[in-house]
Amino acid sequence: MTNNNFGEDFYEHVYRVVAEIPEGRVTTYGAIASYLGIASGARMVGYALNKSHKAGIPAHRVLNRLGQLTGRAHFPDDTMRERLQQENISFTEEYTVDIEKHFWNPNEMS
DNA sequence: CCCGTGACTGGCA
DNA sequence: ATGCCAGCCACGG
Repeated sequence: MTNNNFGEDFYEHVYRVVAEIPEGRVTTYGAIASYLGIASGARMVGYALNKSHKAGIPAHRVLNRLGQLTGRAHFPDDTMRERLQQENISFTEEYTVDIEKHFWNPNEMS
């Protein structure tokens, strides 16, 4: 166990939120952290996703606040970029998507 | 137990 | 506008 108030539940919550991101939409580490009540826990979200490789969630839809695919190194080859392009998400740079255009806020969860 | 590391971020130079 | 820096906090060595 850890000395925080979240423990393993925190990761579960992260996975649940990520699983709700609609196709063709993206969100950020910070947005998820904020939604879970930990404004400064963006890094923890990233850490959770790193450990989520077998959770079967669309982790490729989580980017940093600038829309950069900072987690691409954790996917095989260009899997992260390829999946996003397959969802018709537009890029402004080779590894940067139009975050403004596709941003999905966790609070909009249906 | 201390220290470095990181899928981050906001603020300041 | 661009870039650097200091907080951030769980984890592993």
